[in-house]
Order: sequence, then C-alpha cells, then structure tokens
Amino acid sequence: MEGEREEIKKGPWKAEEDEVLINHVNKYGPRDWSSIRSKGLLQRTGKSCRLRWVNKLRPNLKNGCKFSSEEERLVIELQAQFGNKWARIATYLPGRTDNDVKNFWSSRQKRLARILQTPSSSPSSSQSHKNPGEVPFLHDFPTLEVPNFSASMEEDLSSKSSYIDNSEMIKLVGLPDMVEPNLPALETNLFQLQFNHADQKTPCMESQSQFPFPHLPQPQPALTLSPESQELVARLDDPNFFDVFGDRDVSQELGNGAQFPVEPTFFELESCKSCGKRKENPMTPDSFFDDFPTDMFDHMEPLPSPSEW
DNA sequence: AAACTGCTCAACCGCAACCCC
DNA sequence: TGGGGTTGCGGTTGAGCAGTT
Repeated sequence: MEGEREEIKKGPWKAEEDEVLINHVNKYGPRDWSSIRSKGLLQRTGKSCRLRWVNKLRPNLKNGCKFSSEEERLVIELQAQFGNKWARIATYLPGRTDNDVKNFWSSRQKRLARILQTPSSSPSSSQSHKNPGEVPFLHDFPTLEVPNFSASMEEDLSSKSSYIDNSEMIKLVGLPDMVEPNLPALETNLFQLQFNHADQKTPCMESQSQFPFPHLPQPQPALTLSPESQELVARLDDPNFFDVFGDRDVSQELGNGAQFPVEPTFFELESCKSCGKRKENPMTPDSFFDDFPTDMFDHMEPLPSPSEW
C-alpha cells in the first residue's frame, strides 16, 4: 500500500521516459517491468511500461504505417479463424502489435456499423455493442440477409472433402479471392502481388518485405466456387451489375434485404489504402466498392465466435 | 474560414493465466 | 498446495488529426 502513495504517472509518455525504459530493456531484457518503478526509474506501473515497450518502443514496429492490403487480408482471415485473439493474430503480422490489430479491426467495425445504420435504427445502437468481435449489426438489422453465394458456398463446400472444415472455410474466403478466382494458391502469391504493386506502397512496405509473413495456420486451398458464386463473380464484370445498386442508398438497399454487399477488390484496397485517399470519381466500379464496408462479409458467418470453440 | 464529423492511435482498466515462494 | 505478485490479453476510452460541409 506504500506504493499507492507514490504518484503513478499516467498519460502520454515523454521521450525521457522512453529512454529510461529502453535502457532498462537493454540491460535486463523485456521483463521485470514492475521493477522499473520499484527501482524508482519511472513513476509508471509495470503494466504501463510493458505496454509502452510492446506497442511503441519495440524494434521493428511499423509505427505510423497503414495496414497494407495484405495485412488487411490476413487480419480478416485470421480474425475469422481465431476470433478476437489479437495477440495471436498479431504474431502473423510482423511489426504489428495486438493493439494495432485491435484498433484496425475496431475502426472497421465502427465504420461498417455506421454505414449500415438505417434511419429506423436507434442512433445509439452502434455504441451499445459490447463486443466488437461479434456481429452487432446483424442483430440490429434483421433484414440483412446473408449473401446467397455464401450460403450456397456453405452447401457446396460441405460436400467437398478437400476442405478441412466447412465453417472454417466459409470464413476464410474473402471476396478478393472470388474476384480473382483464378489466383492459384493465395498465400504463395501474396508476395508477388505485393511486389507487383510496390510502386503504390507506402515506404513502410519496404520494411515489411523484410519480414515475410509466416505461414498461416491453415493454408488456403485454391478456391472452388459454387455455380451460383461463379455467376455472381461473373456479374461483377457485367456493367449492368451496378444497376442493381445504382445510386440507391446502400443502407436502404440493405434494409430491404441486401443484394450482396461486396468487399472491395484486392487492388481497390491497395490503391485506396496505400494512398490514404478516397477516389473522387463518383461511380466507377472502384469507387463503388469503396463505398461498401470492406468487412461486410467478414461478419456474415452465423457461427459463434471462433474464440468459443 | 469555421464548425462538424469521423478516424486513428495511444493508453488505461479489468480480468485471467502464469510463476514463484 | 495456496497465495501473492507479475505478465499478458482484450475491451474501452479520449485526444488529436484529417477530411468534409
């Protein structure tokens, strides 16, 4: 109880504090956090010191870099696989912390929740969601239907013995894969894709390339689409495809029973995220996708969170 | 140009697991 | 083996920034 009398400093860290913390880690390694305070080095809790180190001071962190499209993909897929196990997910993203992943995911959730808000829904609905890892908007928007192709894929996949686990596969499949169904094994092409668009990358991509992504826990097999899904994919190229949505309000459309909200394409995300700006063109296919929440599909699975498995 | 809105990021809190005595 | 201390994790919050109106 003595310790409580000592003032515990909170709030933003100063450079001097960082320096002290770094020195401590250099001497003793990233441990004994509580001893930093007991030795009087810093008036911070061990917890706070650890957090500061892990989130900001640790070497090889990609501070200030937006998530690349590959990273986004990984997060989406790993979240579907592991649930809100941010620390675990972060281990697959070199240079990213669990906090980064958490923040990334939660901002996507917020964005999506806001986009899906209909006039009839309670304005506070998006704020009342206690668990961002779940699918709040599905509860709030009962008329939002699970996309047909997803359901059909479920059936389709369940009949294919090559898939490890039906429910898991459904979660792992992202639309970019469907848009580029001919991509062979995704994981093996990850870097190729990355380098193909290296000129659009933020500088931090260079450092990213120094840290090859470790293998995903479960490699994605080449995607096989159900006939319905393939038809849907084919329609993405159809100019009339966009007539389905036209200039209608997306949220209203969803409220009437969603057609099939579509995740931005891989390359759309690429150009959008890396430059950090939205496209101006009002209704190009790209901007069209841009107006959709990028994670709309990520939450369609009716299954409980994988963390409950 | 100012006000407003949304987004990102850093940090805190509570809880649970782990470790050590 | 139990208790206290430490560490790790996930959820949440708030400040500051950027974009939009």
